[in-house]
Amino acid sequence: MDKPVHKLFLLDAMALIYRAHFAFIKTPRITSKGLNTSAVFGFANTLLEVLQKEKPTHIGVAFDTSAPTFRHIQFEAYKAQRQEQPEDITVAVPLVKRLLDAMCIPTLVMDGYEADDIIGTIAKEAGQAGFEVFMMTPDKDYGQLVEQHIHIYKPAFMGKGPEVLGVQQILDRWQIRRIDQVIDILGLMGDAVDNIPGIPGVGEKTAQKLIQEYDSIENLITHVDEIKGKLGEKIRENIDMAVMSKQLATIDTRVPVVFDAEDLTVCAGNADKIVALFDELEFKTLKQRVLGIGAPAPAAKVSIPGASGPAAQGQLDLFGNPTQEVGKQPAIVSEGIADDDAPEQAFEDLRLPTTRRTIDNTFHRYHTVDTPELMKSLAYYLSIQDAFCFDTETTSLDTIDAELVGLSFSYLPGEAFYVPVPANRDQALEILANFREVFENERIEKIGQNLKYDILVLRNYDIEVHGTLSDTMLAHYLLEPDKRHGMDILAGSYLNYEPVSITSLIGKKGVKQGTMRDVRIPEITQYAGEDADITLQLNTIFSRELPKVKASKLFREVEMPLLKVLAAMESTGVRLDIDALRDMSAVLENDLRQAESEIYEAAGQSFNISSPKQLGEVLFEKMKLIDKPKKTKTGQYATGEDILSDLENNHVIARRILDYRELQKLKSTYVDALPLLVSRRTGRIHTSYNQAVAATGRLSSTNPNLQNIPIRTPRGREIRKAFVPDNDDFQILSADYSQIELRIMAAFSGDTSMIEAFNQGRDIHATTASKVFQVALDEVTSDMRRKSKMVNFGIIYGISAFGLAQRLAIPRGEAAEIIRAYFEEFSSVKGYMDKVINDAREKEYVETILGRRRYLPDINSRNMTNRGYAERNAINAPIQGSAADMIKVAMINIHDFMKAEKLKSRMILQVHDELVFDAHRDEIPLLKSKVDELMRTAIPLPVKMETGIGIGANWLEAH
DNA sequence: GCGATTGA
DNA sequence: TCAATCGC
Repeated sequence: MDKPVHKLFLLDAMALIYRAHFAFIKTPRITSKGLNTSAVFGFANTLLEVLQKEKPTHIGVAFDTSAPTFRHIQFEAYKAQRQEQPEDITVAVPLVKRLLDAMCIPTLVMDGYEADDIIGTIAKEAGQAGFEVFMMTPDKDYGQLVEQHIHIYKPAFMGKGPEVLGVQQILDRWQIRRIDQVIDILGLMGDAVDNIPGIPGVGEKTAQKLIQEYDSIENLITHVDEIKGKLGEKIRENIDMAVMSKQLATIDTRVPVVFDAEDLTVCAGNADKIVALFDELEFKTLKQRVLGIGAPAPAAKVSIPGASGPAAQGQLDLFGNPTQEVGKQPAIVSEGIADDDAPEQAFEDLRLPTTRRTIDNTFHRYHTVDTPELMKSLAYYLSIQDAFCFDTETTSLDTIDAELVGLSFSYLPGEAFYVPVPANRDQALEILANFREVFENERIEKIGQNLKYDILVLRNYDIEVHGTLSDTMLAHYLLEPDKRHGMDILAGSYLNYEPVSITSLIGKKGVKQGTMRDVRIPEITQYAGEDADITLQLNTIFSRELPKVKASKLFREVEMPLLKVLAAMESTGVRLDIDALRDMSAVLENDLRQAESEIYEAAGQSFNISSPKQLGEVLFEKMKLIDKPKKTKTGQYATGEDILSDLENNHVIARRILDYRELQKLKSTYVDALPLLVSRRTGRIHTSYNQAVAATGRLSSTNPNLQNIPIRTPRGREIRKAFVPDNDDFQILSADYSQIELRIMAAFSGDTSMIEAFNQGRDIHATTASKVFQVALDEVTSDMRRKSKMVNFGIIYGISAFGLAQRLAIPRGEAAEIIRAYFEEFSSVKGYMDKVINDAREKEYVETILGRRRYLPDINSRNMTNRGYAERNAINAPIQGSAADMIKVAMINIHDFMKAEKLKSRMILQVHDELVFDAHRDEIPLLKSKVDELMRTAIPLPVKMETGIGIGANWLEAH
C-alpha cells in the first residue's frame, strides 16, 4: 500500500463567503422567508465538494476577528476605507458557523490575528510535520506561503475545475525567482482591496520588472538613484510606503497557536443538525447530497509525526465535538447565531475576493451564428424577447467609415450569439436583412454600451433601431458622473470580471494595430459574445441602481431619447464651404510668415515660436524681457497669454507672438483641419457628441470639436462663414438661450432684484454693476460692467477670488472686495449658495432640476484645496447642469416636433446654450416660432426665459 | 470652472 | 505628458 497521505485543508472563511456571495449577486438565492442564502449556499457547496472529491484527513476553517491586528496598529489606514460589509454577508456568517458546527469542522479564530496569519502559521507547522497542506482561498497574498508541501487550492468556480497552485505555479504567476518575492511585488504594487498603498503608479507589470532587476525592495532602495524618469521619482518619493506595504502584505507565521493534528481531524457531522439547518435554508439538493455522502471520509488511521497524540478514530460518531478551538490562548468564538447586541460588527475586516473573473474561469456559452438556418433561428428567438442586448464589431471607431465585421446578441446572462458579416456590402446587406425586423420592432427594448455608435453603424446599412433604448454607458454616467464609463471598467467594478482585451486580438494602439476584420471567427465570437453578455448583465444591475438615486426618469425620458436625437444630428452633419476655408488658409499662411519674420527680427534669431520652451528661453534668457520670469510647475518659463499681454507695451515682440499664436491656432485647428474631416461619402462634416464625459451633464463634441469654433476675435469669427446650409433652398438658423445660467441662478435663489431685471428685459451685467458699484444704471461705465460680468460668470463657472483676480488682471484684494459687495447686494444669492453647500455637506451630493446628481465627497474634506474645489462644484454643478437639462429637453421636443411635422429642416449642432438648424426657407417662420417656444418652455421656471434667434447664409450671419 | 485640440 | 488656447 502507498504511503498514506495526510491531507490538511485550511479554509479562509470570509474570503470564500465573499466570493460565494458575489458569484450569485445577479441571481441570488432567496428563501421563501426572504433570507438571502447565496453566501451560505456557495460556501456549503464548496465545502461539500472538497470533502467529497479531495477527501481531506484534516480540516480547519479560519475566521478573522474584530480585534485590531498588528496591521491596524502599524498602519491606521489599513482597510479603513473598506466598503461596509453587505448585510447578506453579515447574516451569512453565523449560518456558516452553524453549518461548520453541525458538520463537526473546527473553526480557527484568534484575537489580534487575521485568518491568513492563522492559516499561515498552521500551514507551516503542518508542512513540517509531513502533511500535504492545501490553503483554500481565492486570495493572492497566500502565494508567499507556498512551499514544497504547502499549496493554494482554488475552489472550483463557474464551470471550471479546482486548481492547485504549487511553487512553480506561483513563480510563473508572478514572474519571479523566489517565493518570498511575492511580498516584494505586493509591497510595490499595493492591494486596493486590503488598502495596502504600494507605490502610486506601479502596477503588477512594473513591480515585476523592478523585482526581476533588483531582486527585493531592500536592494531596490540601495539602487534607487539609478532609476530614471518619472518612475524613479515616484519610487524615491514613496519608498517608505513600499517598505511599510511590504510589512503589511507579509503574513505572520508566528501566531501563538499550537498545531494539534487531532484538533483538526475530520470527524463526522451531526446529521440531524445538518438536516435542520438545510431545511431552514431550503437547500433541497444539498440535503440530498450530504445525506448521500453520509459521513465525511474517515481520517487515515496512522499516527502523525510531530502531532500530539494519535489521530482520532471513531469518526462515525454522529454527535461529534462542537466547534473546536486552537491556540495557547483561548480562541474566541463570540458570534452566536444572533449577536445583534455585539458592540461592533464582528467581521468588519473581511476581504473581497481578489480573483478577477475572466472568460477562462466563468461559465459561458458564446455561439457563432454563420448559416442562414441559424440566423433565421436566432432572429426568431430575438423576436420573442422583450429586450435584447446587441453590439457591433467594426473596422473603425469612426462611425462614418466604419464597416461592419459582425454583430453580437445576448438575451440571457452567460449566453451570446455572434453573427459574422462579410466585407462585401451586398452579402452584408443580405445577412442583415435577417435582423431588420427585430431591430426595427418598436416593442423590443434594445440594450447596449454606447448605443449611439451601434445605431449609427447600422444606419449605414439602412437599418433603423427602434423601441426603447437602454444604454449602460449612460446609465452609469447618471450613477457615477465623475467616474469613467468604459465597459471594461464597469465589468470590473460591478461584476468583478475582466473582459478579453481588444489589444490581445488586434494588438496595441498605433500604426501596426490590425482591424477586427483580421481576427478569426472563433476568437471574435468569444470577444464579441462576451461584450454583449457582460453589457446585458450590467444593464440588469443598473436598472436596479437607477431608481435608488431617483434617476430612472432622467434616464428614460431625457438621456435615452436624446441619444436618438444626437444620432440623427451626427448622421445629418453640416455642410462646409471648403473653398472659403482654402482661401482663408492662404491668407493666414501669408500673415503667419509675416509675423514669423518680424518675431525673428525682433529676437535677433530664428527659433520655433510654437515651442513654449524655446520661446521662453529667447524671451527671458536672451532678451531678458523680465527680471523674474514666472515659471510653470515643470520649471519652464511661462509664456501664456496673460504673461505676454503684460509685456505688450514693453516690446513689440509680445504682441506679434500673440498674433502668431492666434493665427497658428486658427489655421491648424480649424481652417486646415476641418476640410480633412469632411466625409467623402456625404460631403459633410459629422461631429461626434459625447453624452457621458462632462460631469455636469453637458455634452461635449469631438472629431471635430464644433463647440469651440472661434467667435471672440474678428479673424476667428470668420471661420463660421464656412458653415453653410445644404443648398440654396436652405438657410442657417441659430437659436441661443440668453443668459440661461444666470436666469437659472436667479430662479434657484429667488433673488427678487435679479428676477425683476430679467423679467423687465434689462441688461443683467449693467444692472449687476449698478448695484455692486452703487451707481445709477446710466452711470455704469464699461469697466464696471466688464468686472460685474466677470463676477457673474465667475459664479457660474465656480471660480475663486483668486481666479477672478487673474481673469480681470486686478489685485486679489480688489477682486475679493467686488465679490463682497456682490453678495451684500444679492443677499439671496449668497443665502442660496450657503444653503447649497450646507445641503451638500450633509448629503455629499448636489443635484440639478431634473435630479441629475454630482457626488462631492470632498465637500467634507479637511484639505482646504479639495474642499474649496468641491464647494465651487456644489454651486456650479446644479446651475450648469440644470441648463444642460433644459436644452436637452428642448432638443428632444424640437426633434419630435420636426419629425411629426415631417419638416425638411434639420437640427445640426448644439453648442451648450445654442442650437443650429439647416432650415428650409419655406419652413423658417414656423421653425423660428416653434424653436423659440420649445426652448423657452422646456422646463418651466419662475423667471422669464429668452432666446435670440438669427437667420443667415452661414453660421456667422445667423448670429 | 470644464472639455477638446494642437504641437513639441 | 505638458502648455497653450478655443468655446461655453
